[in-house]
Amino acid sequence: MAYRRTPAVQERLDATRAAIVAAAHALVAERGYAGCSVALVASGAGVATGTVYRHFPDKGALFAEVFRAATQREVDAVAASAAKPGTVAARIEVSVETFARRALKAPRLAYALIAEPVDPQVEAERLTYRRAYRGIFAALVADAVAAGDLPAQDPEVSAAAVVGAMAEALVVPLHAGVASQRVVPELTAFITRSIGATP
Amino acid sequence: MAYRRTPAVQERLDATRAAIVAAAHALVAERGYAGCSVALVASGAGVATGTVYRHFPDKGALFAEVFRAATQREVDAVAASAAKPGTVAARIEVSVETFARRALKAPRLAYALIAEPVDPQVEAERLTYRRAYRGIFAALVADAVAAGDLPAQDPEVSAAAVVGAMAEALVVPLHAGVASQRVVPELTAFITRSIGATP
DNA sequence: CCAAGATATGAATCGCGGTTCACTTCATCA
DNA sequence: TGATGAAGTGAACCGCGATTCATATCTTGG
Repeated sequence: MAYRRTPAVQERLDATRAAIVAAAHALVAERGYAGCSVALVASGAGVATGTVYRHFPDKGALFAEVFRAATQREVDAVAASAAKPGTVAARIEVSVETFARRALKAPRLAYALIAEPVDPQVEAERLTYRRAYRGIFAALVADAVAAGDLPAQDPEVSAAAVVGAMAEALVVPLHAGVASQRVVPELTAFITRSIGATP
Repeated sequence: MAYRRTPAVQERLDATRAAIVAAAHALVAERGYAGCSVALVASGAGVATGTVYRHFPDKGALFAEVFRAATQREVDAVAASAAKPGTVAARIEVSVETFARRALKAPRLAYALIAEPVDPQVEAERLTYRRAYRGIFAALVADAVAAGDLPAQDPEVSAAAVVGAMAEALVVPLHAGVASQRVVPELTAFITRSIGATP
């Protein structure tokens, strides 16, 4: 036995893997999923095509990881907003604002995460992502309904509808590349009314 | 000049074209866009693969037409509901019900029209489709706001959010194949509240 | 019925990007 | 330093399904 993986090597390995993920993320954020070939990712990371396959079994697995990471960041930001103190209406409002503002700040990425056609492996990641958002809003609504602050409603359906409303209201601006901040207050008002909250 | 296209031939040509479109529609409704190859469509229509290309320049054009037709039927149904007499709240309610009920009755088709990954040419059709829905709801909201029946709001943003809410609230049931009619009243209540209508 | 031209056929082709793998380079350790 | 084996390389390969096109079949008008 004349070789064992050394900490220094492991570190380089980890760095390469991270570089690949970072390159893939940058590409998605810049030109969307459609503009991402494995060869391009590799070149962006400064490695050969084959090297990508020493770190990921296939393209889907790579992009699933990219989506997962990008998504987690978004979900965490919204969850943090939802966890702030205040009335349900205020918390919903600030959560919607967080979601919308972040999306409008990185429109190409947001479009890729929300609406761009992707392959099934990545689509599965997207469903997880939407479920996470639904979960945040469903919990908020359920608590408020239980406390009598909101009228009776199915929190799951309301939460899904909230997520859909946010996504759809932003898709056109995102796709058009128009960063119309103007939709944000309209959207928060819409959603506040939709769950029966009084601001 | 020893040949001219005769009415009988034109009729047969039209019939073949219609058979191709019908076969493509049936396939989409049965297994979604992903399960549709040109060869399969041709076989379903009882013609050879090449014949498809005598009627359509490429696959995208064929499916764009299929989407357009399927979509138009849906939009017309919703528009008819929106045009019924009654209060805005009642008309919105019946429109949402129409949309949801029809979607749940043909879930695979609805999923394909609403959310399934499709190629760009067809995606463009989908945007048109969503714009048509937005238009229906935007007109309804705009009229009601002008008449003082709804609070001030941007009809375009509200309409987009309504469409998004409908789509998202139905995607999970559609994808799961679960025809849960239960979401319909929840959804109509949500949307009624969202635009500020009092039922 | 024949010539001219349109239409139908489906096997062969083609393009594309994901994936592989024979080979090179590098790291480890006795 | 050399033997051992891991990591890296990138050109070649491959699978898949859209598209083509040489050929066969059908229609028409004379």
